[in-house]
Amino acid sequence: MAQRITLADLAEKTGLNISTVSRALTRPGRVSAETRRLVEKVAADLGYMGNIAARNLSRGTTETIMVLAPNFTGQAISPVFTEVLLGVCDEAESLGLSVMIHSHTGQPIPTADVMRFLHNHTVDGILLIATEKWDRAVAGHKDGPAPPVISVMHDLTSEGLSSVVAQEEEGFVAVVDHLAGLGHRSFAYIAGLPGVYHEVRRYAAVRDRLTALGLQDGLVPIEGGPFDLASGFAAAGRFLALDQRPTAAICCCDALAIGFMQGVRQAGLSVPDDVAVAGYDGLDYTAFITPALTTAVQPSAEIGRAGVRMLDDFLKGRITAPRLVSLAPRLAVRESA
Amino acid sequence: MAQRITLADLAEKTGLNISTVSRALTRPGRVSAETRRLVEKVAADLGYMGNIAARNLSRGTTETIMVLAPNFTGQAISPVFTEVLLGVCDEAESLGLSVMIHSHTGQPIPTADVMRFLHNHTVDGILLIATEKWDRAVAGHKDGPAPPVISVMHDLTSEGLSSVVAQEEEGFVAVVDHLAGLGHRSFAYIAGLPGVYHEVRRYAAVRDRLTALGLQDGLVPIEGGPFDLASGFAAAGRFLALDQRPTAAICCCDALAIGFMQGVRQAGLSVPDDVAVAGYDGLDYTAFITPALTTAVQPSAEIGRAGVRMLDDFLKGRITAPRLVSLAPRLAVRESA
DNA sequence: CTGTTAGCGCTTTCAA
DNA sequence: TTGAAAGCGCTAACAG
Repeated sequence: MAQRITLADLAEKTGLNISTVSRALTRPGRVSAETRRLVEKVAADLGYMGNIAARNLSRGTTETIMVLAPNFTGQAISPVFTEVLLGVCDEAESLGLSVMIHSHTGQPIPTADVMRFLHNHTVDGILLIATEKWDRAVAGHKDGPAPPVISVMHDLTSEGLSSVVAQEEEGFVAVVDHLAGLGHRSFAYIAGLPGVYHEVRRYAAVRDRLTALGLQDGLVPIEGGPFDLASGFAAAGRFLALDQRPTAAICCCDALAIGFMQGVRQAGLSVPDDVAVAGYDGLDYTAFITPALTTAVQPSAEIGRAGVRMLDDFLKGRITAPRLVSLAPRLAVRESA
Repeated sequence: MAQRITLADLAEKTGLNISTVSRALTRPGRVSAETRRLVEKVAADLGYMGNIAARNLSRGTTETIMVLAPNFTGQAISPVFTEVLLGVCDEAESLGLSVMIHSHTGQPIPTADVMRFLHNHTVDGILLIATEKWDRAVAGHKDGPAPPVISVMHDLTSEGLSSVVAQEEEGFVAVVDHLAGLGHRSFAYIAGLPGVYHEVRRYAAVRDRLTALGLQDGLVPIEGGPFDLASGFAAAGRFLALDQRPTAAICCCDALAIGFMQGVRQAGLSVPDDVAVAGYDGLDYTAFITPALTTAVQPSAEIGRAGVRMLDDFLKGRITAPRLVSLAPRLAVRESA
């Protein structure tokens, strides 16, 4: 699309200097009321729209942030990510920021790759979604101030990156307490991808809580896999093969839980009578399956919003030291447990 | 993030002219091998990364496309959108395009708002997702060539906009034929939002096919609502209140189908014995609910990819006349019907 | 193959 | 309050 009307055109048409026109449009308070009106009228008449690229170059800013997610491409996308994205777009719009979205195949994302988007002025700041690693040495802030990069759904404050996360531990504590309160004494734990941040922390939370309740002997970890339905389904097979099956199953995430339920029910077990099942995430459709899934609901959209707000605070220089924001999930007790 | 290394720095360091350095980096074939190596080495040493904003301004291009979706913010997001987005990001990356994402509250999106992103050089082209309207007069291509805007999931070729869509009619024909083949003679149609493109076309497809089969008298339209779970659940109430309930329910989309199933099963009906249920979309989790949903699976990611390819063709001038690409869904027969 | 020279369109001192 | 002028960093003719 050819762009024709420039500030120069407006300057010519109004007989004003180009810099005056620019001022009239960007800080109306710094020109006379008359000038402002004139410029605005002519701009409207000519359909002036400006050139963002030129403004970006001149100002050295882009008013754009990037959402950078690993593995976004080429595999089933997590609905959690979608919800976070929704919050991000929402908040960005209200702050006047544009959002660019980029996926990186493979986890972790090299820090240098992330920094490049900042250095080459593609965007002003970056939101890392569930990214496993950050190398502050590579990013060049061993001691200095952190770059405008925020980690979302993953606590990277140990590497100096501000983060906003869900209080996953509390979510799993609530799940364990609920199941224990129901009288369960043996618990399968359907694991996510081995070694991955969320898997490690969630398992630890379950184990620690069971230990605190003196129920640690009842814990039976079961291999799951990627955070998807198929892995949960496969885990059900392992569960069914157990000599002594636990009466409850705590799943690392909702997708695993749904796949798992499908698997055990297909084998003739009843949920929750033969095995109670609980998940974590709070995907909206978990309320509309049969049986409805008991799960800890994360405030995913709010996490996205908070991330954008924090990033904006960084960009505007309102904050400079890394900080951690963590939002509480809420247990939704439904039919499955 | 301050950027320090510029082409001027490289020019100084190498003793070459800045334009030679630029050339060495952007069209290595047009400089001597020696020069190229020298420049590359110095660039690497200094950690040169370029300035995208400057390049954009100079080239008059952004190498960025925008995904513009209505109602993306503030309501439950459609998993279909997510899948399309996945395809978009995938294809864009392989074409070297960045993708910006933007939501517009309210449908339809005014054509002028869309055009502004092009005129002000925010992006080079736009992918409209399921947008209801386009006004070629406002866009300024009553007769001339169309702007680099592609409509996805919504046929807007009548307004001169290239579009890529699913063959929804064929999907619903397959659903109807399948149910009829099962012996059903009475069909509830659970509607989407009244008047909306997808709702109108899908209902028409169902009605026409039933008519072709001489089964039109068995069609009972039931009010649904927005394309979400809750609306389907509510529709189940209306279905249950019917004097004579059809033996099959064709739902305008999967979300409605799942909510509907939940509703009728909660009332004690069995699916598919008391009522067979079929959806449309092919959301991945429909295979993992109980009973697994029979549905027409759209190639959503592929639709996103095709949209990006088409947009790229426009941008590169490979095509100029509007065209329509439509991809066939495939019926997934599962337990619910 | 390389250097010179204009810009791209806007912002922003610095004077007037 | 307005104008003049100098860039932002890169690209792209056009010469040489």
